[in-house]
Amino acid sequence: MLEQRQKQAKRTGLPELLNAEKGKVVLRFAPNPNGPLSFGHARGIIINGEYAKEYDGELILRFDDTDTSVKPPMLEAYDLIQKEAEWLLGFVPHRMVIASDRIEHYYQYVEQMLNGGFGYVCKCSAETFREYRVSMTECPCRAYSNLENLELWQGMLDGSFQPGEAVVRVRTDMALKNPALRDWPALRIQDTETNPHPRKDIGSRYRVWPLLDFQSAVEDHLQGVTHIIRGKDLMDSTRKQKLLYEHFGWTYPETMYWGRVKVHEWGGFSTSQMRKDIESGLFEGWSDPRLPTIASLSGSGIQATALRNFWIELGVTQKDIAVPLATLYSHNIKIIDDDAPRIAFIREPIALTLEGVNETIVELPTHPNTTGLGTRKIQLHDAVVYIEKADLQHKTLRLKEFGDFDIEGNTARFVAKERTDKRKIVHWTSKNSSVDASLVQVIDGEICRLDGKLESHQLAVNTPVQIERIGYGIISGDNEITFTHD
RNA sequence: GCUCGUGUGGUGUAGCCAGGUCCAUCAUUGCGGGUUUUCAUCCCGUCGACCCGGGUUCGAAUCCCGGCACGAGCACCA
Repeated sequence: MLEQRQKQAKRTGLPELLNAEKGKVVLRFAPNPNGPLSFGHARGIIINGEYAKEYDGELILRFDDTDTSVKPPMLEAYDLIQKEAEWLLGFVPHRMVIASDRIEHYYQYVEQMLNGGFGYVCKCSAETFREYRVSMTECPCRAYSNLENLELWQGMLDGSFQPGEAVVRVRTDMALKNPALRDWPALRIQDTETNPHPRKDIGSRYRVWPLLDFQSAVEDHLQGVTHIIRGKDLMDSTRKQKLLYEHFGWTYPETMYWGRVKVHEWGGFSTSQMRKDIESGLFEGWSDPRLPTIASLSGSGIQATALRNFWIELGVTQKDIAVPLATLYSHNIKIIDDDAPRIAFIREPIALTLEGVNETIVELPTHPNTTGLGTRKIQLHDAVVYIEKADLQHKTLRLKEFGDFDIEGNTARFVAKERTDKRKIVHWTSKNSSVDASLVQVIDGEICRLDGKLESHQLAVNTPVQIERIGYGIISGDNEITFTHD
């Protein structure tokens, strides 16, 4: 593979992984199951998943559910996330790990750390230690012997300490330039009697829980993770974990980071905040179309492939960026347009009686360019059609794929089959071939259900469609269609 | 404050490590036009950028130094 250096040629796809051998790459995506996946999570799962695919490697879906009080896990999220992950990836993650199932493993490494003297039990309060950290002072607890540490550790396990009274720290160096790395905390005590873990098997079984940096570091090693790709907010995590790896004599995986992404139209959302807002009734649920969740996006017609293309295009740069939704929409249109059946939805329908029409059925193409999608047959036995009120301002109209008509009051007099002039072309449907339905759309932060007449169809729920002269949408119920985007 | 990171058109992105072939790629958006029995799709055209200042060099978006701006971490959250 003597690839010539090509300048000015757009590199396509994701950049190459460093030190990656095809077939031996192990990546992971590790969400906190304190809610279902949101837009930002999609980046993590898609980028890691794409690399796993590209390198014939493995992707681990890991639930980092080690906090029971600040961001407590949500029981339903475990299943939801697995389904959403599969939807986003287009394949099932190769392995699944739940941190709360692995506490005993983490304990083994704590003991190893204490025995090795590179960790210690610290009885200082968080505030006291903060002062030590700022002033680069060694904490007195650093002086405990390995034996004392092991005893204190037992004390943490058996309930001799209350939450906040003792933590296990990784011994680094209080003189480290980066304050974040100084003797960082590895495990703490949680009151799991008051705040049990939501998983039945776990519940109140453990009092001592690892913190992210310890849990993640040990688990990455146990799973043989070779590459970690995550947000740059976790850069200091990498540095902390590298110090631990050095203590254990392990080799740290290759790392890559991406910057912060904001979507102009959404502003700031956090899983915890959404959870509160849903519980307080501000939103209808996790799939509320106003929320930036995967459930919301898929429910309103965004395709997984569009999301994949979108995130792959953004790549893994460390820049903090703000993207407009238009970019995602444009990807979505590319995915769906060729196969999206055209369908009529009449807003503020006005019934017109046809005059001078003999046929009882009109056949129009399901898709103007994709003839393979066949035709739609509109029944006209009652000779009544619906058009939008707004179109009534014109007294001469062309009903699309039907004919030219002159409008007088509530009658539409047939003029000609072919075009006779440049009169406006409008979409329409008939009384016989339509149903009462709603168009669900978010307007100015409100969910609007606009009643109207929807052309009868046999399309399955979740079929993306193009709503003539309105935009793209998705069949979201028997008599409901949800607007996706223009 | 300390630590770390990032600065390419309106928005993203390629190029930067290995300096010239870069009057800078591609996409998206805007604008203009074309096709079209949808205000869709598609096609064509067009506007538009290397944070600033020095330095090295025949030559700098690319290397060096210094500014500035923005962001993140410094949680017994993930």
